[in-house]
Amino acid sequence: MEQIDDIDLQLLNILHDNSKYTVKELAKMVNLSASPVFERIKRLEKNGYIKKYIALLDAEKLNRGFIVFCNIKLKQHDRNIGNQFVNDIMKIEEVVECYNISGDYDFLMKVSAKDMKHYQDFVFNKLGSVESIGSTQSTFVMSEIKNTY
Amino acid sequence: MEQIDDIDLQLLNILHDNSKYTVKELAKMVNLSASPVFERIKRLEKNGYIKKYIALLDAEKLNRGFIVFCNIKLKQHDRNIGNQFVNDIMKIEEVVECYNISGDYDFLMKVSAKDMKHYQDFVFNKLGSVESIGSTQSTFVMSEIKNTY
DNA sequence: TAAATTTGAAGAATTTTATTCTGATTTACG
DNA sequence: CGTAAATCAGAATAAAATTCTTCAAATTTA
Repeated sequence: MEQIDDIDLQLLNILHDNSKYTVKELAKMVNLSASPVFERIKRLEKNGYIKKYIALLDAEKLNRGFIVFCNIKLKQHDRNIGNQFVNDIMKIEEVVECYNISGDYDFLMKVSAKDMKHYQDFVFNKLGSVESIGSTQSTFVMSEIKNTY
Repeated sequence: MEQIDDIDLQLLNILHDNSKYTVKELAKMVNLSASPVFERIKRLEKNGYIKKYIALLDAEKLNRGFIVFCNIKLKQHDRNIGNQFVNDIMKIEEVVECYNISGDYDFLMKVSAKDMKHYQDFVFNKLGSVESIGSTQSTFVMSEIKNTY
């Protein structure tokens, strides 16, 4: 696998924070001309250092500003139950992240809702119909302190 | 505040997943010509529905594929201790997210390290020098199931 | 109901940017 | 040193973004 140098790292850090700079602007930032910067970015994309480019949306404006971390225990720990859980969770739009974790619980999900009422509805109607779930425990986010994506 | 319609929502959903489509491509997807699509996107940016555009990087390739959720209890619950904690945490690069939460702990942090050794070093040397922290509890991510950003 | 106004779209024109290409320079290495 | 492979700068080209003008539909107003 190709190795990356300091300029590549600079470009990655810049693009990670703002992917809308033009190559000319980026070139000035790293003291190069446009063509090598363009080629470096293409190489970083090709080699998988850059996975994709996305727009970050305002959760509050889209009625999704109420964040809850929801811990899940499965009913049983066999592969079928696990696969079934993953399958079901993938379809639920309120679940924005999900991790298989160590500790007392099996999964940790980040859930994004409009408000407490919406979250309650999510727990009853969406999670409530996921058969593989044994128990849940909710931790509510009071404020976001840091998020570097 | 301006209201958004169905086409705006379509554009937001598309750009949230991939911000590199050209306006011509987007126009085809939503059955409009380029100029109204261009104007809609500018309006969505101006009105804050789109906060920014970023590149998603491969954590594994950048030696940051080891994810841990770290729960924090503060020593005391006064404003000074809280502000001090927030200040310190903002400077630590391994802390990629941090939330003020309900429940037994005060904060939940998502930490990104190279491996367990790096995480151990982070806990001892970085968290270890944050005076405001009373106690911590680590939950290790075994695998990422879903992440919609 | 009819006229006036506003809104939003299409398509052409223009500007800017991305992308390719060429030649020169540097670097790695025997 | 000398050669080959990388890497760069700068010009040329292609493609995209952005602006502008015109038109049609919807909405408001009289």
